[in-house]
Amino acid sequence: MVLTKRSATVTEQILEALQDQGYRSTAPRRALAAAIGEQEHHFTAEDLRQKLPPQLGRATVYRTLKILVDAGVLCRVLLEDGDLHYQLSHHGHHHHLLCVLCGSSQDLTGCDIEDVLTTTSARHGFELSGHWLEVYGRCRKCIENGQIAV
Amino acid sequence: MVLTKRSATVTEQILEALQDQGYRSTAPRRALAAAIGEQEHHFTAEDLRQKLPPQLGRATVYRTLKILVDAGVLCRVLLEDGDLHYQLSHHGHHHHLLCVLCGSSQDLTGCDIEDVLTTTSARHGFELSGHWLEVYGRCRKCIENGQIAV
DNA sequence: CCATTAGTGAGACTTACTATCAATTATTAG
DNA sequence: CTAATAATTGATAGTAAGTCTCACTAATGG
Repeated sequence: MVLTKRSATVTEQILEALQDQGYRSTAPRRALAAAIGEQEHHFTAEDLRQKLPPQLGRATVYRTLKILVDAGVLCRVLLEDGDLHYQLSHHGHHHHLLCVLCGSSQDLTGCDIEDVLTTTSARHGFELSGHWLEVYGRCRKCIENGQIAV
Repeated sequence: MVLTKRSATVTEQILEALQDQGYRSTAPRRALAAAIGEQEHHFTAEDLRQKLPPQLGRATVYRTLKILVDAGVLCRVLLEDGDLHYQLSHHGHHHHLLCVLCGSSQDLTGCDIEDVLTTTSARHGFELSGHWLEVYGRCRKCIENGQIAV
């Protein structure tokens, strides 16, 4: 399931996705959806908790994140240092260009990676069923600002 | 640094790599090298600990693994479920074809992924500095044995 | 074989997440 | 509307995988 334009804000879209999956609308989930809507880039579960009332339990945050990933609303992002973050998923299967300077991420589109992989795998007698790809580098804005690598 | 054929066994090659980097030859490291040599597939730090005398400290295992990864003797493998494993590294930069049935892994060679990525990233105004790719599927042997997905 | 310095290991700590379960709350049938 | 029901919650404990500290030990070089 992918976010649609039926609802105006990200928050509303998330809540709608939950309803579509048969989940109840609860105060914690509304708070979570709002907090996710406020995130500019990818975020961790703990990033969200900091924006939420402290009595909202840790388990609820993790449970809801899992639901949203399964629903395709969020996707997981593996940072270069091995940290696992979350971010909104705008497409079905896709990859990320992660800027190592500003931390922003863009979706990698127009990429025929899958074809290349399928062909190459086949040469190894391997039948491909999935893959995980993250790409790291410097985004246009950081290049223009003349940021140099750390 | 990549394993060479100078030494006969994997264990010897690991010890040699450590020496080349100026590390001392110690009993714990020899035990670790032997344990790694016994591994058939990719393994975790805890897999190794089970093969080692219990008084060999946890910290030593993790420290040594880190050294070996930095030295290029081992590489890290991300399993489909998010688990991080280690395995011997036979080439410089490369990727893995991981069989989701038997757990074996092959190196993906003859792959022009880097070129495709560089080109596609450039179209997004993105300057590529690195990437992480893991490929999951069924290996030749499992296909021939008629194993079906779990 | 002695001094130097790298390396070790016990254990406390951290981080990120999962499990448990009684209490609570949203939904639905009537 | 209300009660029954079933999903959801959150406090807390537990787990997994690793890091940190630091007094102690051992490898190496001269």
